Amino acid sequence: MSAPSADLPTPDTFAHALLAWFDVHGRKDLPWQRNRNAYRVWLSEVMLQQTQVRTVIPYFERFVAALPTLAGLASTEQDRVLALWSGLGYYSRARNLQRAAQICVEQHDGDLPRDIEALSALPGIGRSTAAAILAQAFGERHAILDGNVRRVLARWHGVRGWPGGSAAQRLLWQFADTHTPHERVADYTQAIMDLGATLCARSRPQCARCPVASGCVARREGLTAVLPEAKPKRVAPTRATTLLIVRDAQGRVLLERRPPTGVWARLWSLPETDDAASAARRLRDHCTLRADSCTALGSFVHTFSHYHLEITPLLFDGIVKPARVGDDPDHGWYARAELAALGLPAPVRRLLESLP
DNA sequence: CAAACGTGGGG
DNA sequence: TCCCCAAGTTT
Repeated sequence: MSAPSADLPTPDTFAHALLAWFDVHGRKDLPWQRNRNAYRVWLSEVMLQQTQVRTVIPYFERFVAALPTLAGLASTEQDRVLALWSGLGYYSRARNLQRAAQICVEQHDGDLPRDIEALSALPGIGRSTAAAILAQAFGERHAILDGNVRRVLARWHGVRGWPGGSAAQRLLWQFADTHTPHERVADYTQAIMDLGATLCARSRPQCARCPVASGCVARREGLTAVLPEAKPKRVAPTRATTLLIVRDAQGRVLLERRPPTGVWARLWSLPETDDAASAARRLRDHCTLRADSCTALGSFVHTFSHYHLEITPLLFDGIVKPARVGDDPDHGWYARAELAALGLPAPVRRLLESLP
């Protein structure tokens, strides 16, 4: 005999409708949904930060194949982690991921903490990622608020203003929590993201197929094209830089580890310079740059999210290494075949692979 | 709170 | 070609 309905918690019709839709149309066979464990869920959530599912899938598969456990991630070389992340972008995610793994080994018995506070204290795990991990891996009830959920809730509740603003954020987190059911939290969390990724897309939402269209404020008021409101735009400056391609007689290229802060931090890259003279000084233990062996390759513009970088590659060929080569861990000569194992920025990898 | 942090895809 | 921005976090 079930309890009287008056004693049951009020079912949230939003969650109920969404879960019914999820059972038919939701995504249930993504790589991190198979063999589900906290490590795989964590890795996927971090890779998916500001990155689309389609992009993440091959990186996720490669990463878990190489480093299938948290302990393995904690104990491997940072260069290996960066190499596995190479091309995915936002490389602080990779460095934070490994730091967090090491903290788990040292302070949490080798596992991710189940506590939301301890979890979100780990580097690279913020409020939403911590909630997603606990919901997906353990079925714990925590609200998430990523780009998909933000769009769905901004429309459904008719939240005006840019959803990234603090007032809208506070409201959206509150709505997100209110809708999160006490049962089937993992499925619900996946469901609302799937809705945002498919039907409630940024452009041309398919409201006719939406399971929660009847209660949607944006739908009712014709605001689906307006909400969520756009982020205030700012001008993206253009900067210029020169990258040196220094090759020895065997065609190996001199690479340099980038500084620990700034763009492409700690990745291997071509020596970057403002003027050739200072570059020659910086590299003098590894090679001698001769102006008469220099060829200017075609400049190109690499677009970052917040600025444009005009890159001018300068090719120095036939460089003979000096007899004395120090054990500089931040410089090295690499053959083409060795590039795959390096953490290289995407445009640098492209440039090196296109070299004659 | 604003800026920094990558890359690729879609309109 | 250009603009927007995607399963955000850190400083």
